Amino acid sequence: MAGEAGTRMREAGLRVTRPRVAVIGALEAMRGHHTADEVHAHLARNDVALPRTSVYNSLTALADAGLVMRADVGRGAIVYEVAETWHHHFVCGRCGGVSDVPCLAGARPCLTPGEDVGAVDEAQVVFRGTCRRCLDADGGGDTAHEH
Amino acid sequence: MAGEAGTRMREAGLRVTRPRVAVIGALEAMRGHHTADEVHAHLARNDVALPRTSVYNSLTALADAGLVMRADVGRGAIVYEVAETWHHHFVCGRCGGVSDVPCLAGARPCLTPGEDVGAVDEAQVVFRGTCRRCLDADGGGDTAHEH
DNA sequence: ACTTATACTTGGACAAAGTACAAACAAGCC
DNA sequence: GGCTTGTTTGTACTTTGTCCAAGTATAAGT
Ligand SMILES: [Mn+2]
Ligand SMILES: [Mn+2]
Ligand SMILES: [Zn+2]
Ligand SMILES: [Zn+2]
Repeated sequence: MAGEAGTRMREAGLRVTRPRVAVIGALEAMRGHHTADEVHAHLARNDVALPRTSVYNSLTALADAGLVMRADVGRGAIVYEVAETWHHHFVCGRCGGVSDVPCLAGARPCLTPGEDVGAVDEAQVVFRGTCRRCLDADGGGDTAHEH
Repeated sequence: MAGEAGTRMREAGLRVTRPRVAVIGALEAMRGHHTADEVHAHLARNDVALPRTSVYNSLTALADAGLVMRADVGRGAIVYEVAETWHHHFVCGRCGGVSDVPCLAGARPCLTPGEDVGAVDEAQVVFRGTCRRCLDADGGGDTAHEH
């Protein structure tokens, strides 16, 4: 189980290094969407001392190789997660929560532009609005909640 | 023509202020997709001295009011443009160029998530890949071009 | 196992992008 | 004109991410 990620790295042409194994392990342990610095903090909490730069390097390499999913949801920082299936995201403008939205098609890219713009690798959809919890909170109270 | 933008601001419940008029004027003059700092630089070049903060404030207000379009294409900074019709974007991973992609539907939101996530205001699609010019350049040379 | 090429890491400095805040200002309304 | 309140403005600051050069360790070759 520990070597399973290593195998996928090697298959992707990546060297299996301590930072990369630690980073992908952290993402698996945390579940959900996390920024580079959140991953860094999680590792620090668990006594894995990695330079901030190395976390950024690892996340970039892993995302480029397709081992983790990178999503820019416009929340400021890019969020990463372990890649199971290709999907999209919904961002709540009230509380900032990010939730998954199943992809309409199964393959990537799941949409194609009408015009010819070149070669399309992927199409990421970001839905924006107010999440169910914030809508419900509006009925009762007015306070924003934490996810 | 100068007061036209002012009217739309008032209609949107915004006060018509010098920074906002200058910023929307700059976006109209520049055409295309531009970052907050690019707008700031353009104004400075045209002897309109605005604090950087004010450009950020104005762009945020104008975008929230729907007078300009805000697009996070993951290029680092958010880009703004004068809003004519709702559309999506294609980003070239080679040269960083951003081009418009006509929206599939006409209205906003143009897509709906399968699941119930709450109230969806908009759905922005970001296509990523290699633009036609970079593809063509690949055949002849190897160098990246400017847009 | 020993050697080697080079991908990767590491630390530190740096740059870009955006936010916080409080005092001064001015747009809109009477 | 005078008032109220949304905005501006200057400054400082944070957050997010990149660059670089020297050291390290992975994987391949022998
Ligand atoms: Mn996700
Ligand atoms: Mn556009
Ligand atoms: Zn919410
Ligand atoms: Zn291009």
